[in-house]
Amino acid sequence: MESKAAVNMLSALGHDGRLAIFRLLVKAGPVGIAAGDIARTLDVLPNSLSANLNVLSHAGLITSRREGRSIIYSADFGAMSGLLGFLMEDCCDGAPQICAPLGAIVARAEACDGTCLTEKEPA
Amino acid sequence: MESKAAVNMLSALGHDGRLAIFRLLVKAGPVGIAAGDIARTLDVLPNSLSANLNVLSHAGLITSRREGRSIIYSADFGAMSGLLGFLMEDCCDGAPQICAPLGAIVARAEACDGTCLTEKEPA
DNA sequence: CTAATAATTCGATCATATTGGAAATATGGA
DNA sequence: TCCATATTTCCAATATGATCGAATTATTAG
Repeated sequence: MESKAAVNMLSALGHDGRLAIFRLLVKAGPVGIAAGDIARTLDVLPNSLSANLNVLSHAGLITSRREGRSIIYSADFGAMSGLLGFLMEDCCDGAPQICAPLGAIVARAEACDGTCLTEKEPA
Repeated sequence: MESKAAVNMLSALGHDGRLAIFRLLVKAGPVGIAAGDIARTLDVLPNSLSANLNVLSHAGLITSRREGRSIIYSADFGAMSGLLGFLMEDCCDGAPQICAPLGAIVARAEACDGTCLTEKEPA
């Protein structure tokens, strides 16, 4: 990931409303959410939402697809992954042992691979 | 981590110069770098640097300590860790298997514990 | 074709952030 | 004390971003 791309993503996420949108989409997963539903859930004006979705989209953090009259937005997990990787890149250069705590964070994500799949299903 | 704190960190990092500063400090580790050295390394005006260091500091991403005439800045790895955790929080809610790729990122951080120490320089 | 719904684009105003020069503060040495 | 170094603060000009109402495009149904 290039620095410029990372800056775009970070500044896109560095906004109250956009971070809320993104986290909602991350939570929703690849299924995504229609713009109108996002607007209702977060209680924001449709034009403001549209502007913010555009910023997130332009930063590469989300994707969209039309489905009937609605436009469905989804988080781009690959981009998110790239951003996290960029942020901890070179973290070990000076003192590798500092990175250990960061591993715990990753462990939570890895846990999703097994734990969440089996225990999450609400039938 | 509260959403407001995350927004502050992300918007602080969503800036060309500040991201460069932060990554330099992450690379440097807990030893830190003096403000003047950062300015020389990144070739920025001391007052601009000072303003940006203040933003990063206020966001909780870096800490500082005086050492003689210099002020040494260091990345706050705990805060960084908290931010990464916040970003992937609830990621599994909709589709746990999506989180798997994120695990690879963490794996790199964990690898630092052993690998980086022994074969750091790629020549 | 017309009406209704979904979402975006336009345009103006307002607020906030960035920049760089100059001055001020803090520390260490002669 | 006086000077040099290191960093920060102050200030004004400029640029960028956010917000909201109103108009516009796209899609589906009648």
